[in-house]
Amino acid sequence: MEKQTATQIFESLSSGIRLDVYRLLIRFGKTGLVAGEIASTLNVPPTNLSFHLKALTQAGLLAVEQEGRFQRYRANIPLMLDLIAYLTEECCSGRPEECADFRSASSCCNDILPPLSTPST
Amino acid sequence: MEKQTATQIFESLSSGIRLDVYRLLIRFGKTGLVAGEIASTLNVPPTNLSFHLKALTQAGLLAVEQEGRFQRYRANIPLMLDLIAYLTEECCSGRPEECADFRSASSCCNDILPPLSTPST
DNA sequence: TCAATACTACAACAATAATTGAAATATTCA
DNA sequence: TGAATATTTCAATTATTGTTGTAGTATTGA
Repeated sequence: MEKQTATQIFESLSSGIRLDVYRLLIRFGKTGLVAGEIASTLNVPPTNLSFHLKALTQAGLLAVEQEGRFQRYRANIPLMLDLIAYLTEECCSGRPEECADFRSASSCCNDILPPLSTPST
Repeated sequence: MEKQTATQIFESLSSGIRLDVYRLLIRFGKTGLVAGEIASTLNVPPTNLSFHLKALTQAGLLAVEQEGRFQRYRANIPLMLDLIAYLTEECCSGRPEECADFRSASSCCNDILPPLSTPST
């Protein structure tokens, strides 16, 4: 993972609104939610929500799919696992006995979403 | 974990400099590094580094310990695991078959640092 | 086609964060 | 004690983000 990708992800989750959106969408897994549902659930004006959804999507944390006149958003959970792997690269380097299973944070929910470029229907 | 704690952690890691600092300190595990070593390794002016170290420490990502006239910093890795758990609370709720082992991102490196309040000597 | 709906893009302003240099504090060692 | 070192605090400047309203695009269904 590129450093810029990582900082963009962290930046995305550093806003209370965006963190709420991401956590909400994690709860809705494969189903996801359309923008209007997110806005009313979290009580954020649509204009403002759109701004935050764009940031999350550009960071890769959300996948968006058009559904008639709705935009359906879903959380990209595998990206979070990549991020964790990036953070812990060379964790405790040279002292493996100190650093056993951090990286076993493996592939959960990889089946929730297909790769980001081709969201499920 | 409180939402504000989580956003503070993400905010901390949304700066390239701070991300470099945290990753560097993860690599140095239990040993940690003193501020001057971090500054020269990453080529950041001490004044600026101090600003970023303070942010990381306030977020709980770093523990600091005075060592004569040096300040030794160490990464708080367990906090990252708490953060991951917070993110994935209720992940895919109601559909456990979709969400198996994300939370098995368990307790690596818990022995690197004692709880943040009492840094190792 | 026309009105209604869902959402986004743009522009302006307000709020917040990053960087720097100068000065302050605290520790070491001669 | 006094000079040197390590780091932080403060204040000023610059840069970046967040929020809101208005206007725009795209889809639906009468």
